[in-house]
Amino acid sequence: MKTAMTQITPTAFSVHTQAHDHSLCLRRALESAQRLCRVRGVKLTATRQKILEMIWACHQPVGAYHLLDRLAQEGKKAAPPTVYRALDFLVTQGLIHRIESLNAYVGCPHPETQHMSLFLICRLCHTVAEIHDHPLFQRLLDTMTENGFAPEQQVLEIHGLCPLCQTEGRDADGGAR
Amino acid sequence: MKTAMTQITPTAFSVHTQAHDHSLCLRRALESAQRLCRVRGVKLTATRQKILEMIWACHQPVGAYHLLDRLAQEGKKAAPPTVYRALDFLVTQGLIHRIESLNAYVGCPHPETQHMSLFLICRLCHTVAEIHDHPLFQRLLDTMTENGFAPEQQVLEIHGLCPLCQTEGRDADGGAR
DNA sequence: GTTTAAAATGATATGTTATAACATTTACAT
DNA sequence: ATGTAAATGTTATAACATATCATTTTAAAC
Repeated sequence: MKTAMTQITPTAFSVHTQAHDHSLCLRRALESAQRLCRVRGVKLTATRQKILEMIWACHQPVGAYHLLDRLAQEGKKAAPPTVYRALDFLVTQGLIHRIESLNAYVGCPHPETQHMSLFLICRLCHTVAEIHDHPLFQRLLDTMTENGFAPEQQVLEIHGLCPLCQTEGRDADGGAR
Repeated sequence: MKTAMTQITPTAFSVHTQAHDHSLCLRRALESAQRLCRVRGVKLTATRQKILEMIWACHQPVGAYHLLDRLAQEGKKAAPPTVYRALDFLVTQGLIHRIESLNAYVGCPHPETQHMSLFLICRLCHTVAEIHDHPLFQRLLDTMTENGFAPEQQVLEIHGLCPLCQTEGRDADGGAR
């Protein structure tokens, strides 16, 4: 059913279609983050790791002030700059992505290398899948370079209904998954 | 140089590559807007038209509070809701587009019909070109539907350097064009 | 031409997202 | 132990957006 060369990671479409062991997502993300930061000589401090964990609590994008509230609930009160600094660090290291059309952040399932991503965002359950269709991306880049534009950053975000929400006869947010 | 089936409008790549008579863009936009609103039975009121004109003053995206300031400068002081209402109207009628990654708005060069758009945004001169590569869009939609996702809204925004800014040896904003 | 209902606008307040600026603490190489 | 860079804390404010209710305008019905 899927395009031959499209690369699908366990956390891409599967988050929309299958029950999955999310504790595995979280563990993998934390281990990757720790390893990558060690290799790169940057510090995954307590605050940064805490915020990474909170973002990986689900596949829904999380806003900065939501993170602030959650920190406050746990007694770790902080000011906005604290959260934004951690978010900047995590984005810079490729550990999370910012979803521009939601002003919110999601975990990146493969932070080892920089990459172009297309995000599929469900209007109902808010789950985000990150996909990498390299031939499609190449086609996009070709279109731009053929016309003299030098791309640097891509914002590719599609809002719609995921497979599950299409069939569940819902008309409002069905909550977290 | 360009892909055979890519549709290029006078205000697409040309705003990045050629000097163009921008007063023509503005005139066309206003005439289209007036005609479309008449046909659709909606009102292009003075405020709405004024804001449409301010957005069409250039090919750079304009923020809501920038519009507010400009209104104030002309003595037409207004509160934020006034501007946001006009922007909502113009977006709904397809007369302008919102650039999600900039929280700003640009004029739509062909508001007659709804359409998917890819925006090319120059990091230096801030000029935005709107392009419509239908085969590419179809490929994108196919990828999603093949995987069970039902797209409803697309945010396709590429940041980079336009042809002119690539060759002008600049390292900061070169200003409006 | 007055009435009336809907649409548009005005006005006030507030909610939400993000950063500037400067002080303090921590990590760690020397 | 000390100097330096990185990280964090703190305060204030900038930038973007909407809820709510009052008032005015528009245009159709009578």
